[in-house]
Amino acid sequence: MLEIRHLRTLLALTEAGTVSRAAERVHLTQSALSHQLKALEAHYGVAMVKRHGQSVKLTEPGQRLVTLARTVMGEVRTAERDLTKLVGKPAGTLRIVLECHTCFDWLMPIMDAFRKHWPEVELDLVSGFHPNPLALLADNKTDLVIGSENKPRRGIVYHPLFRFEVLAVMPTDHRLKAKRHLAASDFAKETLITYPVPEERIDLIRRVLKPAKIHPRRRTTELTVAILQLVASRRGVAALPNWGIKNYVDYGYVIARRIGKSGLWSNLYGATTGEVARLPFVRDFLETARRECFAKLDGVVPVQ
Amino acid sequence: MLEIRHLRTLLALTEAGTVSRAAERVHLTQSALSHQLKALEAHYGVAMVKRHGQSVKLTEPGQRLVTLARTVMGEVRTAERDLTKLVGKPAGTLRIVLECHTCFDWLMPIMDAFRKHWPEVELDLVSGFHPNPLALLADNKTDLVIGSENKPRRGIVYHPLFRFEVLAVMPTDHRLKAKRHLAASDFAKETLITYPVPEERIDLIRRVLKPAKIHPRRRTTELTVAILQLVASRRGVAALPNWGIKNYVDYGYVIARRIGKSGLWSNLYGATTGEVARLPFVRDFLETARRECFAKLDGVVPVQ
DNA sequence: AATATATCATGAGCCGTATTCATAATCTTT
DNA sequence: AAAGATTATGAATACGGCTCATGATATATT
Repeated sequence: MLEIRHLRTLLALTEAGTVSRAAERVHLTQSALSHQLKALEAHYGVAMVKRHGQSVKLTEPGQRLVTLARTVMGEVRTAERDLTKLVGKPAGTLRIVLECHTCFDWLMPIMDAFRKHWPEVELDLVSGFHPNPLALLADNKTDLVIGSENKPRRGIVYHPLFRFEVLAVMPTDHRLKAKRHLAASDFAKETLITYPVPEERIDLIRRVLKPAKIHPRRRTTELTVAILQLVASRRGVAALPNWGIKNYVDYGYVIARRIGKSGLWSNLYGATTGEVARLPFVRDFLETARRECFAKLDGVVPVQ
Repeated sequence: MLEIRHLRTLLALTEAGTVSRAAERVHLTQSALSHQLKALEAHYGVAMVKRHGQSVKLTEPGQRLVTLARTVMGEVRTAERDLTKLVGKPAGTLRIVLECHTCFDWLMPIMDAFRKHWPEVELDLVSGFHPNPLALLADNKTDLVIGSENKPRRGIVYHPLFRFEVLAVMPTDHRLKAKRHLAASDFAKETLITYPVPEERIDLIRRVLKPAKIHPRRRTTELTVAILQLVASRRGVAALPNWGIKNYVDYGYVIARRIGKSGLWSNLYGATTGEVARLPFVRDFLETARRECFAKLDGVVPVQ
């Protein structure tokens, strides 16, 4: 018999593209989803998915159920919102810690949208630096940590947000402009312009330069626009998310190049405790964030 | 976590008015529903029902979930209809046996409505008489039996449709017109006008007259209008459902009186095998029937 | 009032079933 | 060809929903 859990699975499946990744999203095993799908198909007597080489595509009946899932989940979400309003609970709080500095750029509009739906929830953005943000969750010092870490820890659940590429940003007339993609060595003689955060928090350094034992000079500044301005005026190069710089590139203000042959990619997760993950407004926040980011940010893909 | 089964339960609850009767509808025990409700209330932190004396009323949050349930179940129904169309199964058949003769009157419009939704389903109304209609289900001679029996039998599930009152219909100038309600003895000297069916199939005889050892003369005819015409022209009295005669009474063509102090009531059920009950179009047919009857027929109440 | 007859609530235990685990099968990539 | 990644499947496990039995409470009946 059809249950909401099946709808959730199908939704995750369209978004993730494979059963395994869909399974992560709904916090189940790949096997569980496989069984669920089989049960669904047995019940309706149709194939819901058709494996298309590596990935899985939904059949027409599957699509139909996804449509159902979307409307149903939407209805459920608003109903649950109404419920918590009816309960008149003393208005929750949602304290957010950002590990990823650029995230400010997309988070602000999300927070505005969220505030309209949940005016009674107090939003609190903690932007100071913490050596170990995930520890704050367990200590109940914060409710949600947004970052790229997803190492399993007991009591913590990760909610995949999206995946994006980090590009090297250079002035339009840079000596490396001809290269299709940059290697670690290319950064050796450059000045790297970054946010004022520790090295381990900068993907380019942690995952590319440090392994290659390359330590370029660094210069820091707070705002993304300031970084771009410094780059444009040839004070150095930077590494920024594709969606954050698209406008500047399109406008010809700077140029962007891939880092490494297959690019430097980063996954974003929202991390919460299991308890917090159950709160309707938290689920709604995460859902809103995912939806809006996929809709508004260019070059954003599902978490892999 | 909210699942469709909870929504089904809440819907049944509003319609049935008590937990026990709601339980019958969803084919579970009263205890199961009680636990479900408790789980729901624990999850959302609100009471969903408030006991109001004998019966149970839904609280505002409960109402909100019922609204959700209605839309969701509606969406699910149409999605499942679309699915079976997509599957392109060789079009099912729905063979219906009517135990209750008057049911023709409300069944026709239902069948028309149903045909529009499920043009590929072949409808077949078997109106001949069968000594034991429920046996036809097990023999796969029919798919749905509509009648007032609901004695538990293995392999057969009953789907409550509605409850109505059987009234005594008399000419406007009948000698008993002054009585508020009639007793069994009042029928002793009357001619009873009925459909041409065995005595056991006539509620008035089986449940009122036979126990009182009263055997009035009988005269039979096929059509409801013919019965009413005979009554109006003083050839006898009849016992017919309240909703079937309302227009004739309002028009002053005949008069109607209650039978016994608290009236003679009849429950209608659709009976199917468990297997058939799972077919989407069968579920849709029963759901349509219930909905339409409650909307269109006067004096119809939920099954008790 | 007292009894009978409904109803719902609740805890214990069972049973069903969804999930996981382990492994085979299949397809892609290097 | 081998490695890697993905899905399918059967068996075992574990969780949770359901039933059963019973008590509590309210409403009708005498």
